[in-house]
Amino acid sequence: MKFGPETIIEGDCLEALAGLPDKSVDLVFADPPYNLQLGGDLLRPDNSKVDAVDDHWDQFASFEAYDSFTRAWLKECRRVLKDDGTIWVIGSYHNIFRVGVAVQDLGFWILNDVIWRKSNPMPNFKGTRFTNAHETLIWAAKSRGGKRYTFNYDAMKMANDELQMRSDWTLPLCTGEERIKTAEGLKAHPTQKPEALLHRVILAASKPGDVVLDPFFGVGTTGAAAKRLGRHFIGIEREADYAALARQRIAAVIPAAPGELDVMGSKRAEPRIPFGQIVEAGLLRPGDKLYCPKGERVARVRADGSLVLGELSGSIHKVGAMAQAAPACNGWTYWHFRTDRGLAPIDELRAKVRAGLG
Amino acid sequence: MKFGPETIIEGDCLEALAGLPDKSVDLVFADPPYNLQLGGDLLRPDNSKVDAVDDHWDQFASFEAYDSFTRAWLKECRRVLKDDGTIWVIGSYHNIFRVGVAVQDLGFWILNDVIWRKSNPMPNFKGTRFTNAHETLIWAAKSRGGKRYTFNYDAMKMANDELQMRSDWTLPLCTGEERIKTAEGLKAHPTQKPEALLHRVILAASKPGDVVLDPFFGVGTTGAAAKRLGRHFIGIEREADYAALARQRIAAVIPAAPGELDVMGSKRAEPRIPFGQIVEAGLLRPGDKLYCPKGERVARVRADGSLVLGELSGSIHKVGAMAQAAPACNGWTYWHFRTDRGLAPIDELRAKVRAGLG
DNA sequence: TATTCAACTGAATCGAAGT
DNA sequence: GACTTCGATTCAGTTGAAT
Repeated sequence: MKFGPETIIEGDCLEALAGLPDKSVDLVFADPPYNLQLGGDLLRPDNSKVDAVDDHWDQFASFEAYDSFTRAWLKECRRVLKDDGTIWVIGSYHNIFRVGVAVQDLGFWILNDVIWRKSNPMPNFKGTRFTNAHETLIWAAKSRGGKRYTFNYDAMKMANDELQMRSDWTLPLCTGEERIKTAEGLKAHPTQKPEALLHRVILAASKPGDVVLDPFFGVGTTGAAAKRLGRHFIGIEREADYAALARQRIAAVIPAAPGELDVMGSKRAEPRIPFGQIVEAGLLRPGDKLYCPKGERVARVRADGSLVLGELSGSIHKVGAMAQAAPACNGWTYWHFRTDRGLAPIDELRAKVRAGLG
Repeated sequence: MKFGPETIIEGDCLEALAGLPDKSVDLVFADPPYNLQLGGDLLRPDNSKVDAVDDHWDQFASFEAYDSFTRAWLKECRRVLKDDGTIWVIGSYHNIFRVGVAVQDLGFWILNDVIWRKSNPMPNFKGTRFTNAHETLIWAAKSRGGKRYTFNYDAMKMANDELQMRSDWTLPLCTGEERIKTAEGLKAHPTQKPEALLHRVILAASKPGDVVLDPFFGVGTTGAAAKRLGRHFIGIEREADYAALARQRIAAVIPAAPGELDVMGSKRAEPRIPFGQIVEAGLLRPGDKLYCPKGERVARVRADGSLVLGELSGSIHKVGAMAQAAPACNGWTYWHFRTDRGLAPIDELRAKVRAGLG
């Protein structure tokens, strides 16, 4: 079976998953039923009625029934996930603990639990609990110590004002224009997620061209965000009404131009430059002095790109490590050369070579 | 067996719990082992070593072993909890899902999951995940639809600047002076919780004089916060060193004076004032007009404290509900009387009576 | 005295490619 | 699979000394 870049499968989640080949998707995002178990009607202080999630698809006979359904779809997701793929599942305290245990028991390796802090949650009208102001996402790799998963660390850091992205994300609910409406103008889906949430998930854990699978597609937020970000997607949805609205919605999405999809790349991915190449390029000469950050240790450059410091000699990394009696050292940031404006890390010289200025 | 207001039991958690009588504690706070499953040493970018949690008490052979331990102590906690008591358990993604499922399976009814957002978490040094910047607390009642549990809603609201307290709490780690040290000046416990966290938990979910049980007492943060807030406590701790430090620490705690323990009371707990009493007190007279919030509906007061609006008559609540065609109505906030400064809710008159000004 | 800076640290499932 | 090599990677808060 072959799937195009935009695939919506209308049908039962388990049956549709069974039709997907092993190790064929890069990222799974799942927003399963929460099994809410609500009581009677809830009225606001002004007597208006809260539009509760009472849909048939959220009804389960027992915790056992919910667990067995959860394990079934998670197991299939794990099968279709590539070895370097990851899965995200969102939930609330009603179901997320059961989901988390299933994730662990099936052999996934949890990477983070991420908190979606709602900036505008519904208050607790009765004053009986804390305002339920967040939902929880579980992010997991296919297995412990498996292949390296995709995590666009630097893109996330950039998106968070140059600070590491934390495990708590503050985002508003999906409201207003973004909320998909029926022909009658009513909200089409009771639990539509904000596209900003999916944007961050997809940006963090996939690359352009990757395949994103959403087994509970609803009105297609995952598809819309994936298309916008230049990813392919497969969405599975049982309710024909939701699927139709999703198709219509996604058709209107304009994907970002390829150039706009570039994100901050990891330094690990940049081409490797041996230190010797800095000497070959004439940016440093044999005999030149290199200094540690504070300047009290001095090493000399040799023609082959090795350093000498007293009795010690070896690569910039090894000599740096030995000089500090440390187990390891990044020589590029440890060693400095003398400039007009004081000491500067030799990493600046590497940047010149990479830029073709060497 | 009789326990004083400050009890520390040195010994195995399960054995000690077995010695406590049924339905004898009002609140349980539990900070169990997290079962971290860390890998090798972790070095910071400056090559210093992270002081990891590698204590023997955090080691479990398998998820099954952890689950069985978790269910055992949770079951005992449920037995010793009063019917109107609640339990709090704190954990991270390593264990909290397993704890949550055990809580649900044992018949507890989850009220909230609360996120402790750390303002100063340890970064992710390797750039491989999101900064793990939070922990999760589960708050649960003994059973669904059981006796009304203690929740000091108004005290929480007051503590949160007149806004409902949300399910995410931003608090710093336990550091500096607060961190308990050994005689050698080292940190005594690897995972000491901030007292501010316990302060909020105890203030939210117990009353002065209540008994708070902590089955994993450690260096006694729960005891210190409980004593400060005028609650009794029972702490269970296996490690003699921790217990000794806890005793010493708690001995130095000065409890708040009884008057300082008064918190914002619930309106529900205030003495009930029948509307007729407002008329009796002369704050309104028979025949006076009452208005709905926007003023377009007018009712008249009768001598017995009933209202008349056209064909309708009855209590302030019933007439208010019928006037709006609503199932219910709080007449105290719905009906307004005319004052120099415009319309004001009749709840202001009730406040006057309560204050003895009627 | 006010301000600056270096050093230290906290429940962490913490690398990847080549030989 | 074990081992080696290269080299990438940190934020908020506190403490205490130096300026």
